[in-house]
Amino acid sequence: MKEKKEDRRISRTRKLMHEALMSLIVEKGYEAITVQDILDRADVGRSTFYAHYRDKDELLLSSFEHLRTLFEQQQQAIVASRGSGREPEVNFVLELFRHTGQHHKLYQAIAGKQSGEMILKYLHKYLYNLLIVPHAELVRNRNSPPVPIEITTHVLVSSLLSLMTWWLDNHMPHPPEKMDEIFRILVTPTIEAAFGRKVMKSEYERLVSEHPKGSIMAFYSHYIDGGCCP
Amino acid sequence: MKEKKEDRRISRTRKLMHEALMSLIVEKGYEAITVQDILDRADVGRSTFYAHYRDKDELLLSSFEHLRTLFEQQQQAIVASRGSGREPEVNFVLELFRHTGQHHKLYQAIAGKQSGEMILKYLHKYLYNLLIVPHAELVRNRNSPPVPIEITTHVLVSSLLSLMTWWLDNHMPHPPEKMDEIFRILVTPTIEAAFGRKVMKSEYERLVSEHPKGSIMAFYSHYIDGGCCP
DNA sequence: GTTTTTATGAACACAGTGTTCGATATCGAA
DNA sequence: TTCGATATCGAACACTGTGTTCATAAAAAC
Repeated sequence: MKEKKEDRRISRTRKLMHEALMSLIVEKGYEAITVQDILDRADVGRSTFYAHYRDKDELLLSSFEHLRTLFEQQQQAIVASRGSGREPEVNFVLELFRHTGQHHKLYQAIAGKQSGEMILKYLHKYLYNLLIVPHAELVRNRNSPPVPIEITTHVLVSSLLSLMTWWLDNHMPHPPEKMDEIFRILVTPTIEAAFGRKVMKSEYERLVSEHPKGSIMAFYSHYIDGGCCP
Repeated sequence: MKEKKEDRRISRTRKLMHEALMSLIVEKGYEAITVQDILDRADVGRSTFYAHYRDKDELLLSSFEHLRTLFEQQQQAIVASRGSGREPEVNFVLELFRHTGQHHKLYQAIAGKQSGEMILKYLHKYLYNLLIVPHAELVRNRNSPPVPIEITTHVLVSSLLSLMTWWLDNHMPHPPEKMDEIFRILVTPTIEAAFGRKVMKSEYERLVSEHPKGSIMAFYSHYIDGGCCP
């Protein structure tokens, strides 16, 4: 299970730099941070930093990757635990809000007011690729929907991220369950109108959790091509 | 009507710098631009730049202000021309898409993929303040709506901007009228669900165009306080 | 204990920022 | 046209941050 390969010094150094970056983002905002700031805060040598990351963007990105891995593992654990039973659906948005609540300091740094736009674009692309496959499924073998699914998905993801950042930037005044409910109130009628058909909650959840691998691959293809940040 | 006060040299220099900035944004993206780039492109002395603007943010902001003024004047002209008749409502979103189409090069630089996040935050705040007053009006003397109007407005503005940037970044494949229709399909059911009541299109438009002054004042108060960009 | 890997810190060239100031060119108005 | 006002110029300046190099020291792996 555990990867023993990694040198302790490497983990230690990276951990120090990540923690430094996170605390600095909360303090002064991502854009204003210099590599020098990170060096001072983490107390590591200049050359050490560049031995690990090309720039501060890459450092932040690897924090995001860590968070994404955590979330996906948690999702798979939930699916696995319920898989044998009769309720394979997972409330994706609720789980996302819960995960955000659990790691709100990290999310605040990554998706909050103080974060950079770079990482929000990645998040958008990630969620877009996660949802575009199920959405295509929803309108398969039907007349063309009132709104093209690319547009619907694009706007839907923006709404979710907008709600998420609002929640984080306003000190999370409501529990994840309430935020999930708000999202449903705002978005469910939109989905029906945009796809031109009724969509059962369970059907939607099933589609989203059925195709995670494919969507994640799609995400990675963009990620690797560097299609996200030109 | 015309302001004769301004020295020709000032207008000329500012125009040169604005054009330089716009073309550079389209070419390499806002974040990557340096003051030096602007100086070279506009063929203007270094000290001249700083005599006009504190930094490149302020230069971009003044482009945005120009665009906003144009839009508001156009809005007022439309209201005035129809004012005496029986149809005082103005389709705010449609006009916004039309204006964007007319000045798409400027909007592309300011709100497109290549622009900075700074200006998008301003745009968000501007539209938020433009809509929050009519939204408060819609739920006045009623039970508290299913979703707080702050959240609804926040998400609604994000959706509009998301749609707008999608349109610009995908080379405007549809006419403004179609984009307006798409926005209505996506957002009208959301508005009704979030406010907990039917909202007539004409009522909504009337409210938005009735309170422009107050909303703009609200916007300015934030703008002047610097509440937008810390 | 030896070998391999990693961290260090100082030095370096480089690019960009924002300011200053005297000289010059251009403007608007009389 | 002239003249006072003012905008631009350009070169110099100190400053901050970047990204690389390299010899040395420390720590891990074997």
